[in-house]
This record gives sequence, C-alpha cells and structure tokens, in this order.
Amino acid sequence: MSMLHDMDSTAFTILGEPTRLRILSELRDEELHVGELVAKLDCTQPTISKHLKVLRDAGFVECRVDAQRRVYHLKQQPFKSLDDWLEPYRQLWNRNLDALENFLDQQENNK
Amino acid sequence: MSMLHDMDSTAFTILGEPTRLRILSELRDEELHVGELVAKLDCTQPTISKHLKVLRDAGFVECRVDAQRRVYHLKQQPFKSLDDWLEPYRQLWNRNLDALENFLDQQENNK
DNA sequence: ATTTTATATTCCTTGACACGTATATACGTT
DNA sequence: AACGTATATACGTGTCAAGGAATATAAAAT
Repeated sequence: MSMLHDMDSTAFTILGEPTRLRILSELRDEELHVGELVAKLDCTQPTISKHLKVLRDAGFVECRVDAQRRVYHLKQQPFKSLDDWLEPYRQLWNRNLDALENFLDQQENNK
Repeated sequence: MSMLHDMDSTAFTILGEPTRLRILSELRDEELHVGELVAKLDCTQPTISKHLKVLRDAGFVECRVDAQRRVYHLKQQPFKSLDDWLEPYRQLWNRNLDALENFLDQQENNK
C-alpha cells in the first residue's frame, strides 16, 4: 500500500533545474522545435539541447523529426507518476477538510 | 492564466534528494522525532538533521519540541503547490481520455 | 553539578552538474 | 559539390550541495 507511490527521486532532480522546468512549461500548449525554445528561453542552443536530452532520457519529452528540425512535445507518463506520488499526500488537506466539516456539523448540532 | 501554476524549481531540487524524499514518505502516516528517522533511514544523525533543516526552510515539515526531542510532521502547503503546478499537465491524459471517449462513441454510432 | 541523551551546526572534502566554446552531424539549398 | 541552417555532442571549468567527523547546544537524569 505504501510501496506504490514510492518514487525515484531522479524525476525531481530533473525538474529541479529552472530552465528545464520552463521548457516543460513552454511545451504545455504547443509543440516547439529547438530553435523556438532557444528564442523563448534565451539560452544558448547547446544548453537547450543538453536539457532536452535529459528530458528525453527521463521520458518527459519526445521529438519527431521535421527536416533538420526536431519538434518536441510532452509525454504523459512521468507527469502521471508525479500525480500518483502526490496522491497519499493529498490526505494532508482532505483530512483538514474532514476536520472542518466535523467542526461545522458540531456547530450546527449545538444550535 | 499560465502565470498561475508557474513554479519555482527549488521545491523540486529539495525533493530530488533520495533521503529527503524518504523522510517525507516516513512522515506521511505518523509524526517522528529525529532519532526515529535516523533509525528508519539508516543515515547518520547529522545527515538527517541537515536534511530536516532543508525541509523546514522550504516549509515541507515543521517540528514541535518534546523535551530534548524534536517531533517532525508534514505541512500541506508545498504539496498543495505541487498539486497546483501539476494541474495544467493533467490535460495530457484527460485530452487522451476525451479522444478515447470520442473514438468509442464513434464505434458505438457505427454499429 | 556532572553526565548522558537528543539534536543542531561547522568545517572539510568530494562529486555532480550547468554553462560556454568549439566541433560534429545531418539535412537543405544553390 | 559547396555552403548554410538546425541540432547534437565533447571538453574544460566553476559552482554547489551532500556526507563525514568533530563540536556546540540544550534538556534530562543521576
């Protein structure tokens, strides 16, 4: 039960780099090729390419070839893993919601 | 609209350390003091204390004092931020679900 | 008051990684 | 074929963070 949800920390290491996080953010709504990412994030091209390699190897992105261009887009799997990892922590606020509800019920009953 | 959900990468940097991730995992179901964490994760005490400081400074955990002991527990805020950050990426699978639904509807209609 | 227990902090060393520059590869255009 | 464009890779360098050992702090027990 708690064996599920136990996650390798490497995914977080990958997201812990500001430029990589921005790359993912830029790719949320549209596919982009390397040059476009270089322009949007004003980094050098090698920097972007290296970050893209890291993201590719970790399965966060994928690219299709369009002539000399590589067009990158997001893959869902690692994000789903994050969502699963987060699941057991959601009780932190659900629990509080329950407590609030109980409190409000209590108030109601004491009227 | 996309300004919300844009997250500082430091939270991920913090989660990118295996021992810290395990500390959070251990604290999911129960409060623990430092000594208990040292035992569970077999690290040296200074290592655990240093990781706890990082987690404290980032708001992931909090501790109450019990005599010489510091009893640590999770705080919800950073986890909620992660949940919010994840939100726009959920369309990656919702979108696919929609596509699947459409496909199935299509199949249905063609009977 | 002294000693023991529990935790935090400091200093040092080492390893990982991010960036820049330069270069390689591959496709397109002329 | 030669040149230009688009992307990837290699190498050297600097920064930062993790871990170990030693020490500091604080409360408890004797």
